[in-house]
Amino acid sequence: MDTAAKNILRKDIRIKVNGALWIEGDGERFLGPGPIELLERIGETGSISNAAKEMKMSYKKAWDLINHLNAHTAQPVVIPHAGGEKGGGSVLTAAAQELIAYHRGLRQRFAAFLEAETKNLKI
Amino acid sequence: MDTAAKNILRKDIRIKVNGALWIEGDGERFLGPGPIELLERIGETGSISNAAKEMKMSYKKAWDLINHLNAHTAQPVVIPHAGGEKGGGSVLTAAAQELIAYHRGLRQRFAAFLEAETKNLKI
DNA sequence: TATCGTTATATATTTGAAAATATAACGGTC
DNA sequence: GACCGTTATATTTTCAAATATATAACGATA
Repeated sequence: MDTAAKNILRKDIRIKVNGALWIEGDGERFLGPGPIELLERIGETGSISNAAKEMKMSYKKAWDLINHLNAHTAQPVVIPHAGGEKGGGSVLTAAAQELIAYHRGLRQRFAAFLEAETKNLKI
Repeated sequence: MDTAAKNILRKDIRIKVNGALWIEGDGERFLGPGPIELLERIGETGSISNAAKEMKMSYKKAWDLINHLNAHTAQPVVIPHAGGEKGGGSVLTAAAQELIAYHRGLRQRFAAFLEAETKNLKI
């Protein structure tokens, strides 16, 4: 087994392999950590507006993300209700739940990959 | 084997799992695709300035990247020569060559991960 | 029907990152 | 010693992305 560190990187700081993952449709990324967290918070708070506030993101950006996501799914991920009690809100569809569940698994596999690479960082 | 697509994502566009990888020191990223390509081009062209031109990057940004890299390595990755024939230039150190070689392997493993995830994208 | 907070959308403003520009020192070559 | 093109650094300018702001429609409730 190759266990010899090559002393290229500094050893007095915590070195780590890290990264980001997303899903693209025709080269255009539409699903990453941001949209997924947004979906989760829409599910929790019941509205795009509150979810955006929690993430300190402008409503416009949140709405754009959702819209962009909807454009890449076979069914919408969010059903909006403008007006009504409390002004309205939005609810997640089953498609959104599937995306969240899938992304959880993907995240775990990626985390394992990163951890393995960090552990084997002999340089 | 789970082979059932769930028909969540559109099937009329090419869906792909993609991502980015980098190395952090104390949470600060200092080595990703950009710096590595820059190193390679410094090796090819013999100067930071020409390498930056090739990558359509400002000299300042290139210099900052190299400086930042040097701050996270035990030995410098580039030896600069200001003045002299042709005005000077910069040469890569052995440390830089090691980083390039290591990153090549890392890139390949990551590409394999992404390909596997894309292939198993049943959603 | 007036009120409320939301969705939906357009426009204006801010801001932060990148590039552009400027300047000086360097050291071989002629 | 004048001339290069490079390194090194500071300052200014540009530009795109994000935010902020404004406005209207919506629909249950009171």
